[in-house]
Amino acid sequence: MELTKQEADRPLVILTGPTAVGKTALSIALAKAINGEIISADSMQVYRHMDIGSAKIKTEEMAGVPHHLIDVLEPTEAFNVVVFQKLAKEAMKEIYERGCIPILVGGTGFYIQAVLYDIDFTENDEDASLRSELEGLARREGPEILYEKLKAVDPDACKSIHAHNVKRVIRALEFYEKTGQRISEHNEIQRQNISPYRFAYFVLNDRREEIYKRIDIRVDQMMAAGLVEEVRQLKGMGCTKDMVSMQGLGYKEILRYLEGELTLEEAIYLIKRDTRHFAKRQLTWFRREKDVIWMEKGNFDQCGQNVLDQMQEILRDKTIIL
RNA sequence: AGGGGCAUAGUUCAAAGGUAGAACAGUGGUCUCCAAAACCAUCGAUGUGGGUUCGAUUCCUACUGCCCCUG
Repeated sequence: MELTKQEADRPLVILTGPTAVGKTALSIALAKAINGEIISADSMQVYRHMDIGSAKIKTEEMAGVPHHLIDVLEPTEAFNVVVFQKLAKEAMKEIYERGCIPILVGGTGFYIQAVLYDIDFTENDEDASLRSELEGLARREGPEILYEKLKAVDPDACKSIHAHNVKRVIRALEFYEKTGQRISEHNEIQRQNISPYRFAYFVLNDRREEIYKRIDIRVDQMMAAGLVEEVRQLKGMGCTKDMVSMQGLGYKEILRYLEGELTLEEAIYLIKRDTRHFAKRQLTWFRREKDVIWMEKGNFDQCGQNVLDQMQEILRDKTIIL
């Protein structure tokens, strides 16, 4: 999808950070300050009926700020970067037409990357039969066999993909099968992408210890707010563990509890643990991403400077706002 | 207070008179269509003081701490 000259260099603000760091609250203040509209970059908040476990913002908390990509899919529907990218770009188009600034808010770094650098995912397979076929093969004969296949067609890809990482080995094979091109080459080209936007990529961060504490508290709050009941209803609607939506933190564990695989106590332990792991992975991702602006929460408390003021100053410097 | 038991990594558990293993946690990383996913790597321990021994963390002993029983 080519951008016209006019579309290029449009303003884009990104606000991300590890889970439970406090993105949502800040995003509202930011949106109000700069006349922005929020696009959720979150793989779980897109789903309806998944409010508690996804820590979805409540309508009253939105305080009138328009939000996009929240509650747009049923939990039985699949969601992935490609869909996200498409929906996000549509939302951005509308926002620009209204003369507003889109603010991408959410913790899924991959999704942010897809939009920010307008990564090309063309190749468009609706058909996942090859994928499931390869999955079956890996299950029956082990992951090494796929890796050997990949070595034959795209040895460069093998250098960066570990043989045990079945998902990515399969994707590389699938890409080659469907396009005749090596994914290692395709990725190399995509990696050169320069963002078509005039952007500011804020990563809100805090002391690790502090983040972990907030995660624990938040999970306890989710339990108190009725997460078990929420998942029970989803289960009643026909949601099963193989669905993308049910792989969400809090959902997969509670589902296992409802299936009798775990005690509630074990499920809660796992949610907290997995959420910590997730926060850590998010941070790893952002560290590697270039052009990010780290906003350390602790620093602001000390010098008394407001995070929001600091962000606006940066946005002015970048002429994203006047 | 008396009797008994146990002290090994942050936690749960192994092992051994001669380089103390694992799981989980923790930490670092990979990632370009399942990404709240998948995967990789890595740090880290024998409670303290004596004794026996070529050599002890292992055997003996005192201390400290914890647990159980009796009162």
